[in-house]
Amino acid sequence: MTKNNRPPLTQLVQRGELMSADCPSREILLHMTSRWGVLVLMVLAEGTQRFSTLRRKIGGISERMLSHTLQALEGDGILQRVSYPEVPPRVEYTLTPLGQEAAEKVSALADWIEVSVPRFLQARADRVRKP
Amino acid sequence: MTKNNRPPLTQLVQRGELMSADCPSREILLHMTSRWGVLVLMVLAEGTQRFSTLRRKIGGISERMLSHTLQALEGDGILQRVSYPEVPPRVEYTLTPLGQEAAEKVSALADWIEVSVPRFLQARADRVRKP
DNA sequence: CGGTATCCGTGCAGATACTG
DNA sequence: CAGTATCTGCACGGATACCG
Repeated sequence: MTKNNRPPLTQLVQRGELMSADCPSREILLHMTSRWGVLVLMVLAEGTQRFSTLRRKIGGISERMLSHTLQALEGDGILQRVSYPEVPPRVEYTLTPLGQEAAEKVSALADWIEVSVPRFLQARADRVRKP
Repeated sequence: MTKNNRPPLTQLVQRGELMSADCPSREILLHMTSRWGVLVLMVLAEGTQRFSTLRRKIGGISERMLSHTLQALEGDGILQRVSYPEVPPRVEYTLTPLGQEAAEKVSALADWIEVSVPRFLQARADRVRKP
């Protein structure tokens, strides 16, 4: 379309082989764009954080969902969990290099949506006025 | 982090006001990154398509989910539905300018994941070998 | 502090059948 | 051709309680 070089996905889309159930990319995309995954990525982009810090910065998330989200992202190699054998316990979460790239990509998408919200609302209003 | 200029979202994340339930951006992100939303965007990026064409190019999608996905994206102003009063019926779907931008952003994310799959798999393998 | 276990309600997605 | 209607299951997420 606006780009002259074909993106790899386009080829696969045309052959109906993109993002099939057997491809891990679907699962990774799911984790990265999940309700809390986006927020975890953006908060961790600020730097290493503890569990309770993450919980405080991400308003409204339960311990369960934070734990699950962190496990999913750790499983994808997006972040690293480091547990220190101390009392009281301390656990720190850090983005891997892969995770830092992931955070950039997700931020790019989320930022675009954020700044485009007025246009989305305008489009909605136009459809109401002249359907 | 790697960028020097603060993205708008970062500010909001720190104040816990990002992507709250009342913000339409969450819903738009959901539609754009949903299982079928991604594929619809990428197929429509090729140009205007009919319902049955979309169904054929996106392997495995049911009529119900294609219909629902198209309605959601139309509701966001991402695509336009044009119905021609003929027999047999003909309906065409076209990305709006907003939708074309959306498709580019989603492609950028999806392409990155796609080309990064080997690195994701490598990260997984490393954790298995040295947990 | 940093979690896990369990229960449970809601909503999304699939299958199937029918329609203008 | 281009959908809608209905049923249904099961995964996702919230609340609660408990543990190292």
